[in-house]
Amino acid sequence: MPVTLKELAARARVHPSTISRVANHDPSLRIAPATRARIEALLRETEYRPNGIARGLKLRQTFVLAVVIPDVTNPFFAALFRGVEDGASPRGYNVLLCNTDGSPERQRSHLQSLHARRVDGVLLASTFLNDPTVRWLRSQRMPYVLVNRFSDEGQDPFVGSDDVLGARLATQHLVELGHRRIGHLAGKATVSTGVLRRRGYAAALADSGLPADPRLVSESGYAEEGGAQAAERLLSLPDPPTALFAVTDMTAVGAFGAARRRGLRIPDDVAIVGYNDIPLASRLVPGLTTVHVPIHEFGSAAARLLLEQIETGAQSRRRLVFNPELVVRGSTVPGADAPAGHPSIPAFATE
Amino acid sequence: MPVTLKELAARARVHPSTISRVANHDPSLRIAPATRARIEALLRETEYRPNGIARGLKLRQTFVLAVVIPDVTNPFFAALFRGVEDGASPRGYNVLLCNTDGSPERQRSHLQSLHARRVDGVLLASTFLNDPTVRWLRSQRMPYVLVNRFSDEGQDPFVGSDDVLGARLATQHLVELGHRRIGHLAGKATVSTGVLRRRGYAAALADSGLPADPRLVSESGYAEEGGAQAAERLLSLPDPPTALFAVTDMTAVGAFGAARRRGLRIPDDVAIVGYNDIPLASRLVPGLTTVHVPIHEFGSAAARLLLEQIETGAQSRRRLVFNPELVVRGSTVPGADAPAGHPSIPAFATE
DNA sequence: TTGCGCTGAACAAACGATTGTCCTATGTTA
DNA sequence: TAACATAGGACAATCGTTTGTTCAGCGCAA
Repeated sequence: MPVTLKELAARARVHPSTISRVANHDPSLRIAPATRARIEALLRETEYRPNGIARGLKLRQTFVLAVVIPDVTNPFFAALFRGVEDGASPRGYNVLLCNTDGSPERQRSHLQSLHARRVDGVLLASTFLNDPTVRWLRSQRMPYVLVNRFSDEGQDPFVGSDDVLGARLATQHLVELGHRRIGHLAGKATVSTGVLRRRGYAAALADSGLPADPRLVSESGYAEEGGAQAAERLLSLPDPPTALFAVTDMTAVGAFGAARRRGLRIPDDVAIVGYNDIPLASRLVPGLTTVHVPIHEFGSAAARLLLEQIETGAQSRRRLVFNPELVVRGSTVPGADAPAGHPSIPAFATE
Repeated sequence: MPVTLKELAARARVHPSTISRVANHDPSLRIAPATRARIEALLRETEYRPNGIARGLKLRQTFVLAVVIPDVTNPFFAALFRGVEDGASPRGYNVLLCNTDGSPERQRSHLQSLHARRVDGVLLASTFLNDPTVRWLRSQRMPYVLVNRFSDEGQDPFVGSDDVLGARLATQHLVELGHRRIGHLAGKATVSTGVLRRRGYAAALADSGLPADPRLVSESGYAEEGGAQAAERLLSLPDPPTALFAVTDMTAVGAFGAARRRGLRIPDDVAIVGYNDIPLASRLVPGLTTVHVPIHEFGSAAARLLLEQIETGAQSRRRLVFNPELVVRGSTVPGADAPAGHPSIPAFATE
């Protein structure tokens, strides 16, 4: 058992509160130099660290944050988590990680558990539109920040990118390359990124006077498997698209596989654009043209926003929206991949 | 502020302890049915959840575990974490994630912080040989399990694979394919996996009567970048190896890049074998021949071992060593990737 | 009527730290 | 010499639960 204040007090023949004050460098403490020295020696000798639980109970602060995401094996969320930890760790916070696998029930039960644990705040990157869990979070007055996806327009502190703009850039790029039939592997209608990126896609088509053919939009979800299936549907159309804009890079990866299985060459037979610019994107062959967003910075900025709320005690509605940028690679423009110097790895096989 | 026992007690006109006993279904509680009903209704109405901090202080248990790894953006560790969470979450535990980036100092400071927080146990996958931090952990009598790497032979509870055997399988495979000059991208001499996999590599060579040429071994560390550099060194030798055994898949990925930059074909000019079988391995082109280990199960088994210690209160030295299995893919055997019925995709068709 | 055994709770002491207040010797000043 | 500071700590309440013990009242048997 680690040493407690009471034990130290007995050994130093002073009151526990005196030890506490010395350990915490309480400026209001008046103490004889000799006594202080004796106590400090004892603290060093025993490597005393206050019991975080007891401290948390008294101070009503645990110095623990939580990150709630769909799945950390998705590189996007792994990078996001690193951003959070890198932002929070230097300030003395530890971070709990909770995976929901996209299930609202698991999200809800995680959040309730976190609340009972009295974590100081939550970063939520697995939210849905009109998410009742987010409303619950608001009502509990527990500090939180939504990341990447939001729930109700403008109602919550948020860090993410301008999804409409990003999707627009991606689609415009394909239009400018001469594509006339551009498919969209769409996210879910229940998720902000799904809706907004689809909106950006549609807007870009409209801007260019291209028809909005609903058959060219297929819901893929956000994982590789769904991307492969959605791409398969579009590519097997009688009049298939010559280009695909995928709602995320992982979805695009699924599309890569589907295209290859059909014997289609990328980008010659079908061009593909993703979203997020995860590390994998630049290492596919051909490289994946995608919309770059600062994933790591999403995390660290969200942590800052959260800590700000925690430390001021004020609920916030601040939104931090980063401008996405198009990164052109070989999946849309032949030869666009930087040749040497960049350790790219060969592409994805079927399956 | 969430509701407390005392507040509920005032509302129900009973003593707080009575509420607590009803909430916890204390079997030794004798109570009038009417009173019980009144309290239960109140509990439901207010959605009372005991304050986890206060509970932790009293029960001396936090229901929090911690996972300490080098970097969660490495797919191996992300999968490992999922295993842990999937093992611990159903039993009511939450999991803290700490990244060390391979720094012993960060590892140390994380563990001290976790100790002060009184987490119930720690899973450590970033340890070194003769790691002082592990000795400290032992001395603190804090439950822990080492994963993937160990510190002192047989001294700690451990979950991992038989590294010598795995490396042997990999190297034997290359020998059987006819390779005579087999290089090794070695891990660090300060890490158990580095030492053991190198030992397995050397043993396989000796078994086959092949000379052990020290120039064919180059330290790569465990990341892609180091793998690329080490491969570069070996491949630029006057008499370069025709095959490489890399200490991890990420290292092998670096080797892929290096080979590709030199215009070498895989596996014709250089065959490559990795270790771990991360999801990425099967999706490279050509697929990466590698030593499969059950990563997710490492995590869930380690969580079980840890929970066992926590719940019995006994320190353990149980070791769970999985048998690794060789998975042959296209990076050593041409055509090994070809799915039945589908045309195989040329390795470096692009450009 | 006394005593006993229940029932149905209340009481109180932890768990370990933090922090506002109070107390007791010394000196200092008038 | 009496009043008063001041230094140097001690005291005690508090955070919200848990849990061993105690206790008042009531019914019932002797």
